[in-house]
Amino acid sequence: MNTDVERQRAARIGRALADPKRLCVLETLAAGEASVSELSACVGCQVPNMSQHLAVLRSAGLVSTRRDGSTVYYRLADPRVLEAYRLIQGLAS
Amino acid sequence: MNTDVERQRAARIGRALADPKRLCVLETLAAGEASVSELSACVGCQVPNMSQHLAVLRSAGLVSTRRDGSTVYYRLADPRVLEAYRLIQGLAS
DNA sequence: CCGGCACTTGCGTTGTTGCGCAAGTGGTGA
DNA sequence: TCACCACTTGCGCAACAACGCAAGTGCCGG
Repeated sequence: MNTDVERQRAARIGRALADPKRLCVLETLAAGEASVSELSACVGCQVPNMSQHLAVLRSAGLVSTRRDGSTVYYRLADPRVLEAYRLIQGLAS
Repeated sequence: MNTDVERQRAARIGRALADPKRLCVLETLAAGEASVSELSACVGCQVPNMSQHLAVLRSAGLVSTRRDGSTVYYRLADPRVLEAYRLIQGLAS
């Protein structure tokens, strides 16, 4: 059996996976790192909104960042993130 | 690339995994089927509340039900549900 | 029938989330 | 230093979700 705190952390990951736009971000990042503006264009939302979604993914530990000059590049933090997403995709179909 | 509808369905699964109480339910069901009142006792909430959580899990396709007399038994709908949960657990720690 | 048990559904409240928009921060090149 | 670009943060609002409580449904034993 698990502790409540662990479940809460796992739930935060679940919440990060609970939005189509964020899933689209993960798909995009599966092909390699991308900047915030690239991601916002790909997903089809405004940059501030994308920044918020990325903050959710980051706080869940699913993505990490690299700064080059003034642009910030996001990438998947762990290969298992993609693995989990594919599993959920499989369950969805 | 995926369609928007597929992502939406995957997101609903993510949403179902986004609550500690529901994760607790999945853990409990990993050991075998259980009734609503058993689950509500195990999680520590009222029966109507548990019924709602179970409705979320059911609408996401993660659990299925069997009726025996007046009691309803819930079970995991697919072994991959547990697999996905364990993967997320691993990411959380 | 009828009372009772197991569960579901409806409703109102309260907290959370997604979004657009405006403002702030920080790096870069003129 | 100054304008500019990429990004983040704050704020207000509308939509949604979790919960407790009351009422409804469905299945039994008597």
